[in-house]
Amino acid sequence: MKRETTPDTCPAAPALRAIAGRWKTHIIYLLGEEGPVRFNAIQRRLAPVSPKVLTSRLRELAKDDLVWREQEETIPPKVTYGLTDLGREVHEVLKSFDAVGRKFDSVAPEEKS
Amino acid sequence: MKRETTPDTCPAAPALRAIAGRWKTHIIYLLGEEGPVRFNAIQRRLAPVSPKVLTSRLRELAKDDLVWREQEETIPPKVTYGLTDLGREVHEVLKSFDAVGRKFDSVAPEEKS
DNA sequence: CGGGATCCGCACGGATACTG
DNA sequence: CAGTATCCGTGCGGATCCCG
Repeated sequence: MKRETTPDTCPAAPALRAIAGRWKTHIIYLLGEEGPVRFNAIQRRLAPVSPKVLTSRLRELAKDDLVWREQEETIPPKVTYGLTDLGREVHEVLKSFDAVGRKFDSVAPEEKS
Repeated sequence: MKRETTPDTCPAAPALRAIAGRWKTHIIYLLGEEGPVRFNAIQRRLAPVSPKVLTSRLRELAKDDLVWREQEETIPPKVTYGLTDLGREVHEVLKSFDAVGRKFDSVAPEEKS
């Protein structure tokens, strides 16, 4: 098995890897700000994410115990996702990124030739 | 050009993308904890990162104004990297991830059959 | 010493179509 | 409604060698 052998320089690395990627932070934010949300609602809010990718990310977040999944086997089915306690913690920390985050919008402006 | 059209659900997304990847957070941590460091020192501390990758990440961080680069055109050359003010801010926020970060070490335990 | 050049593998992400 | 299945493009990260 490909051990990552990542240096211990940054203790936050595992947590950051767990929320890395194009959609995960948006998912956490959405669930954190608006409480439990159903699959289709998430997909619409995070458009243009594809169902495959969204499912994949939600499963990963669930595996890392950041979100929970509640399924009603009705017809039509109804699946709801929400933040766990750990997920809520992450959401809080994420919010502390907002202030510094805004400063990035003005940086790295396309170098056009 | 492939516009990202990412939803505005998570304001922290740009900042997080700027520090995403396997090495960037480690770089920020290293520079933040130990002040300006020379290239070779960084590479040794973050082993087994390759020089190409390290250079690439450092350049990206510099472009995003998280680190600065100081080059002395001596022989042998001497290049030193350090955190900018913005980089230091990010380092601080990163540290707030440590507490919650530790909880991830115990999660996602190998599914062994 | 601090890179650049080149080649490569893989995981993430995307598009489209189909299903219980 | 909430996914799966399939195919594919791209970019990150890695390995190795070479250069000013």
